[in-house]
Amino acid sequence: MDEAFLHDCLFFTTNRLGRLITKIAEEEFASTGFSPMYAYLTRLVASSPGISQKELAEKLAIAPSTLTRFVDKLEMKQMVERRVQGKTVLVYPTDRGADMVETFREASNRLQERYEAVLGKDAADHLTTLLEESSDALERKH
Amino acid sequence: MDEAFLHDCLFFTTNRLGRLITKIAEEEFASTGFSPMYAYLTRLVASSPGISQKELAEKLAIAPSTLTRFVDKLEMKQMVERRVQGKTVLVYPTDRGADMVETFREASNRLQERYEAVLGKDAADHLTTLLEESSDALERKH
DNA sequence: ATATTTTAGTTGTACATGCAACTAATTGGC
DNA sequence: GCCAATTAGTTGCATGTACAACTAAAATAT
Repeated sequence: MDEAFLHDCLFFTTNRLGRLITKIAEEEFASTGFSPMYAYLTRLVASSPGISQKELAEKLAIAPSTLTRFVDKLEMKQMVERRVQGKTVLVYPTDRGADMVETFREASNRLQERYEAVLGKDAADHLTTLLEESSDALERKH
Repeated sequence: MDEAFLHDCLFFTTNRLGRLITKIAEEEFASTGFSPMYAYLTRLVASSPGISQKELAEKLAIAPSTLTRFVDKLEMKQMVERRVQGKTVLVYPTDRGADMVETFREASNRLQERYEAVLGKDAADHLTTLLEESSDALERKH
């Protein structure tokens, strides 16, 4: 059958891997009680207390509306706090949020070990670098 | 700020590129009236009339439930037809579906040209191959 | 100083996607 | 031949994600 068009398409192959690795990531983060993106958001906030939502959305490469809802949820679970400052919203970690950072780091490490065990460390690094560079290029040259 | 953990994480970098390229793909397919995944599903059905939903889900690397809903929508728009055969469902292209295949192929080509213009043809090919191989490896060694 | 434009954030809505639980059909063991 | 186990598909629900339209604040132009 003619299905080469799928395997040759960057849209398809990227999202296929995205679905696979998201599943693995969710497994490794399950014990933390948070999804990987929430964990990463918490880590960003903890490492830059008072960071604005705009910056967070940029760093996480998600739409502002998506970020609003993520922060809503983390605030409800008392992981972060909002402080409105004019038209911007500054986000701070709570004690609970700060306490979780180490747990999240451990889950990240387990995730990394897990895919490196399958792909090999060098191949995984190489792929990650290429993905990062490609995203940067596509964002720049829109 | 300490944000290396994002750029070093295959989960994050893959999904970031996924979001970017999905947006571009949706732009290029917009004129067809269908999202890229629906177009690809139609192409698979047209190139294998009578293919089962199970096979379609496998080839598209999506969950069976997701495929059910995609086929629902394509059937409503009279792009494909279901024929139940025992416990399996065979999917056939309608005339309209078959007629759209060329339009979808053109959109795929525009998409490919567009990201190759930014990334370079060789780099895009290389990345696509790596993504494909990595997905295969992760699926096998789960 | 006021009016216009830009910027940050939120909310409503839509869609892709998956999991768990379910139904129905087939297969395999005895 | 019947019962158990497997398989294919569907449905209900939850979640991540985006866009468009909106509000409110800040910056800019006149």
